[in-house]
Amino acid sequence: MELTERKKKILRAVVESYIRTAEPVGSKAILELAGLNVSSATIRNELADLTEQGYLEQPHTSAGRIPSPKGYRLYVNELMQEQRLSLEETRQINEALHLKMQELDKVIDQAGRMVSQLTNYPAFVLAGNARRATIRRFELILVDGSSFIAVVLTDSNVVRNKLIRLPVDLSEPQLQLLTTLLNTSFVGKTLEELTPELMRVAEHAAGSSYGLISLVVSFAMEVLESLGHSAVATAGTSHILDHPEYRDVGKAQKLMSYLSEEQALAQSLPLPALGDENTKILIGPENVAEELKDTSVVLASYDIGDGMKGVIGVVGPTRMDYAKVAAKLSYVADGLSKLFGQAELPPGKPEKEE
Amino acid sequence: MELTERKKKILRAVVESYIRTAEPVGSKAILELAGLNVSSATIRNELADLTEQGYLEQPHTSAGRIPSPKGYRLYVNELMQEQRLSLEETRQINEALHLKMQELDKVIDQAGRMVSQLTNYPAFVLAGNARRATIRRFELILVDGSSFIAVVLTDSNVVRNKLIRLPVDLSEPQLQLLTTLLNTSFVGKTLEELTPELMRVAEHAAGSSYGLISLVVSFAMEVLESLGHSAVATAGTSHILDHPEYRDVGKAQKLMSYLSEEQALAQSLPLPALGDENTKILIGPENVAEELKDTSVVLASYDIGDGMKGVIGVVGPTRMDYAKVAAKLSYVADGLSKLFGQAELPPGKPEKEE
DNA sequence: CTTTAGCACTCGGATAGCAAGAGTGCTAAA
DNA sequence: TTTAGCACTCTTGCTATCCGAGTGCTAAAG
Repeated sequence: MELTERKKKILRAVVESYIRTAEPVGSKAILELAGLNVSSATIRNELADLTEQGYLEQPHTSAGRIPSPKGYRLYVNELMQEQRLSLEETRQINEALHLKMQELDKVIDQAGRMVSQLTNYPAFVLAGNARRATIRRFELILVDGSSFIAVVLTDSNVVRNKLIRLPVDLSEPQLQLLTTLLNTSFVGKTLEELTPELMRVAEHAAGSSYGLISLVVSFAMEVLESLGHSAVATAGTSHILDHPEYRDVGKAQKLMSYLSEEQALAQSLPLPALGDENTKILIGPENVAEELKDTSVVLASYDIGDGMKGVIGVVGPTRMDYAKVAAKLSYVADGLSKLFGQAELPPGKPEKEE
Repeated sequence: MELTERKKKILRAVVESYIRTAEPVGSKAILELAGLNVSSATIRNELADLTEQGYLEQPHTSAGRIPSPKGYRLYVNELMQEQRLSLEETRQINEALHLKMQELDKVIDQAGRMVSQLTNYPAFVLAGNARRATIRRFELILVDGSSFIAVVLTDSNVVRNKLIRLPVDLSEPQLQLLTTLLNTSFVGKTLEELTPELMRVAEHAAGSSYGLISLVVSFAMEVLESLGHSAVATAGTSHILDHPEYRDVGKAQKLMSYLSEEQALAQSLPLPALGDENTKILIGPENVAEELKDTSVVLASYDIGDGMKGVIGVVGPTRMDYAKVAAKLSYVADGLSKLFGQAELPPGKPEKEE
C-alpha cells in the first residue's frame, strides 16, 4: 500500500500548489512543479491512480485534482518539510511574548490575538482545567466605609478580584484581622477542602462580622471553580473571510458562530489525544465537531506548570499551510511554557528594565 | 421646509418597512403600511417629492425607494417611537449585569459581549481616558524566593497585577517593608506626580533593595498610563454576517477588520459630541471614519465615576432598528453607571435623569 | 390645485443558449 | 511503461431574451 516515489512527488506537488492557489491542479501544472521528466499523460495516469486510492479528489470531471483529507494526512505525515521560522519571525514572537504577557490571567487572550495575527487564521487558546487549584493568598482592600475589594491569588499565579459591598461600615483594622484569618485558614486548600464546616469555624473566630468570611471565601471558590473549567479565548475570527473557501457567507457565518461558542469548542477538542507530542494536526473529518468537519485544526500544547497543560490552536480551511502554522504555533507554545515555567522554577534570566 | 403630515407618514412607512425587509419599498406597499386613503399614484407623487428633497433614494429607476441617510436622520429625530423594553428583556439584562460584572476591569469586555448578543450587532465598549487616575493601594505577594506579584488598585477600582522576578532572594519581612513604603509614598499620586525625584527618595529610604521600588512603581505607571488611553473592547463582530447588506464578503471583511483595529475605532468616535445627551445615533456619512460611512453607529454613554464617562456602542447597517437598539443600549449604559456608581459614592450625588 | 386612472417606459434578474478553454480518459503506438 | 493524440465533459463567461415590478407622465376628474 506504499506509494511509489513518483506518486508521492506528485501528491506533494498537488498539495502544495493547492495550498498556495486554492485552485485545482492539472496534469500540466504538475509537470513544472514536480520537475518530473515525463509527459502530462503519464502524470494523468498517476493522478487517476491517486484518485482511485482516495488521496485526491476531482471537483468535477474536467477540472484538475485537489487533495482529499486522506491526501493531506499523508502529506502532513510524510511529505511535509518542517518549516524553520525566520529570525525575524522568532524575534517578533519573542518580543510579543515579553511585551504582552504581563498579567498571567490575560495571557490566553493575548496569546490568541498574537497567534491569529501571526498565522492569519482564527485562533483559540485554552488553559486546561486546573483541578487541584488552591488559593495562595487573600488581600482585602478597603474602598470606602461600606465596600472593599477582595483580591485572591491562586497557586497558578492568577489574580482575580471582586468588589464586595456591605450593609454596614467596616474599619481598616477589622479588615486586617479578616485578612490574616483568611490567610491562615483557607490558603492552600483545594475546592473540595473548603468545606462549610471550615467556614463556620472561621466565621466564628472572626466574631461579629456579617458573614464576611463566607462572602470572600465563596468568591474564592468561584475563582477555583472557574479555573476548573477550562478557560477559552478566541481571536481573529474575521480572518476566516480572508480565505476563498469562505467566500460563501453562509459557510463563514456558521464557522464563526461556532467559534464564538467557546465552550462547545473546548469540549470538542480531543485534548487527551495530544498525548506526548506537542503539536497535533486534525484534518477535516478527523475533527469530532460537526462544524469543523471541513476545516482543519492545528494544536500545540504548552505547559502551564504543575504538570497541567494548555492548548493553543488555529482553525482554517483544510487547504492550510500546515508546515508554517505548526512551526509558529509550536514556537509560541514553547514560549508560553517558558513564561509559566519562569514563575515556578527559581533562576531565570534577568528582567529587562524600563 | 417642514414636511407635510402625509409625507412624514410615508417616510416613516418606508423606513420601517425597509428596516424590516431590507427591500426597496414601492408605492403599493406603502398604501397598506401607512394606512392612507389615497391611491398609489398620489403616493408616487409624494415619493417623487421626498426623493427630490433627498429623504429617499432609488437604487435604480424601476425599483422602490429606500431611505437616504437624511431620511433616516429625520426618522430618528422626529418620527421614531421610543421603544420600551419588555419586562423579560430588562430582567435578562439585569441578570447579566449582576452575574457577569464582578471584576471591574473585565466589565468592558463582558458588557460588549452582552450588548452584542442583545442586539445582534457587533458592539464595542470604551472606557474613557482617566487622565487623573491614581493608585489607591499596592500589595506585594511573595511567590517564591525570587519572585513576587505586584498588585495595584487604582482609584477607579481597577486591579492589575504583574509577576516580577528578581536576581536575588527576598524575604517576607522585606516585602512588608516595601509594601508600606509604597503605600505611604505613592498612593494618591497621578502619573505626573510620580516623579523620578520621588522614586529616588523612596528608593533611598528602602535601603538595600535592587531598584525594587522603581520596578513596582514603573509598573504602576504603566497601569496609570494604560488607563489614560481609553480601553477598547469589541465583541460579536460575526454578527455582521447576519445582515444581507454584508452578503458581499469584501464589504464584511473591510468592516470587520476595521472593527478589530480597536484603537482606530476609539479615535474616530466623536466622544465629545455626545455632550449631555446619553445616547447618540450616527447615521452613515455622519461618521467620521471612512470605513463607517455606510454604516450606522449607536452610542450610549455611562458614568464611570469621577465625572468620567465611558461609551458603549453598536455598529450596523444604516438599516438598523434604531429604536430598539437605542433602548437596549441606554438601558445597559444606565446599568453600568449604577455598577460603577455603587463602587464610588455612598449616596452623595443623585443620579441625573433623562 | 389635488387626486386619480391609465399607460408607456425602464431597468434588474432570471433563464437559456452558445463559444471558449481547461483538463480529463482512453486508445493505440513507441 | 510511457507517450501522443483526440474526443469528451464540464465550467465559465458572454449575450440575448423575457418577465415583472415599479416608476413617471399625461390627461381627466374632483
